[in-house]
Amino acid sequence: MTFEFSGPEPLYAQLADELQRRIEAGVYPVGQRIPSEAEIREEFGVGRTTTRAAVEILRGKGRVVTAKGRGTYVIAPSPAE
Amino acid sequence: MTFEFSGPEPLYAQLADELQRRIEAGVYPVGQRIPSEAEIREEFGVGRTTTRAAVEILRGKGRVVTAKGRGTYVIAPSPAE
Amino acid sequence: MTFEFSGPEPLYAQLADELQRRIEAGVYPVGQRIPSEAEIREEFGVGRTTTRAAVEILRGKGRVVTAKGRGTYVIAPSPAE
Amino acid sequence: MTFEFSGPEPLYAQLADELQRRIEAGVYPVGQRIPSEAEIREEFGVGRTTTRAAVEILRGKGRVVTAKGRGTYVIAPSPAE
DNA sequence: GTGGTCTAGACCACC
DNA sequence: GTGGTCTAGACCACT
Repeated sequence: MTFEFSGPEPLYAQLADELQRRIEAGVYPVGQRIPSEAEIREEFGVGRTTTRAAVEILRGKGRVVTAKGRGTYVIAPSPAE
Repeated sequence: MTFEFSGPEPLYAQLADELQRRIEAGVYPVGQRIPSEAEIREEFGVGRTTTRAAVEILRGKGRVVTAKGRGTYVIAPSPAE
Repeated sequence: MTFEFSGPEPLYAQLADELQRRIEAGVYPVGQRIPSEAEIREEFGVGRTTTRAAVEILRGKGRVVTAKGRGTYVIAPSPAE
Repeated sequence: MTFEFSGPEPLYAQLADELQRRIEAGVYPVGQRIPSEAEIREEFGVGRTTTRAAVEILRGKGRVVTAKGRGTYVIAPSPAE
């Protein structure tokens, strides 16, 4: 993996950016699940709070929806507007 | 079928509500069997645990009784008094 | 799939033979899970009793071990003897 | 560690037995915290549900009390009398 | 970073 | 072929 944290931006924001980049790139395809919180934590070496804050940003942007007990899924940017 | 899961309420609770609605509406008549857990799973697209949790709620409310190997039956609100 | 039931041998015995063939052929590798009862039922179009009887034969032959809630796994023929 | 799961007893029951054995042996001393659920999962290689079911048994037996966000603690067999 | 809740799906006992 | 039990693992609330 080539991603590295850097600069003054908060970790959770950098992480959110990286996750969104992967969504745009199709690494996490629309309709599919993104890695679980535990997997994200392991891959990026971050804590749970950071992970959740990053995912929360994507949720706020409408890029993912989260289903308790099942996972967080990528959705289309703005289906009908 | 017009039912859809939505909102933050757990799936099993929404499913229990829907099943109860059908009992009140007579879709599942008193004295009759409600669909098997396998049929509920298929119709609503949920897992076994969710199905059982929903039926368990109706059991707790005294709206159904379940007989191992035979099925789950609708009973009257105040059975015998 | 090319498998077909035929002849006077009981279904569950034919099914056990086919499953064992697949184990020998490495279709179900040692240490891996064989298909679930539901998957076997669907693929071969048989009932649960037939499925369970077939798997029970493999268990008796020591070709698989079954772990409740997790699945049935292929084990080595006779590790130490 | 020498502990191994074996036999037909459910994993969670075997795990509860092992944990209780360690409490009796003083490995987990009275008044101290037992390993977190994550640590138990890692050591015994089981899932979250199995871990929680095992600890729940000890809770039911009154051998431990659990404090949300802090951990699970060993208490004396007859706490205060 | 802990325990809490919820979901999916495996095999089992019984009718 | 029904409901019963057990296991794994997801996200959540809180310390």
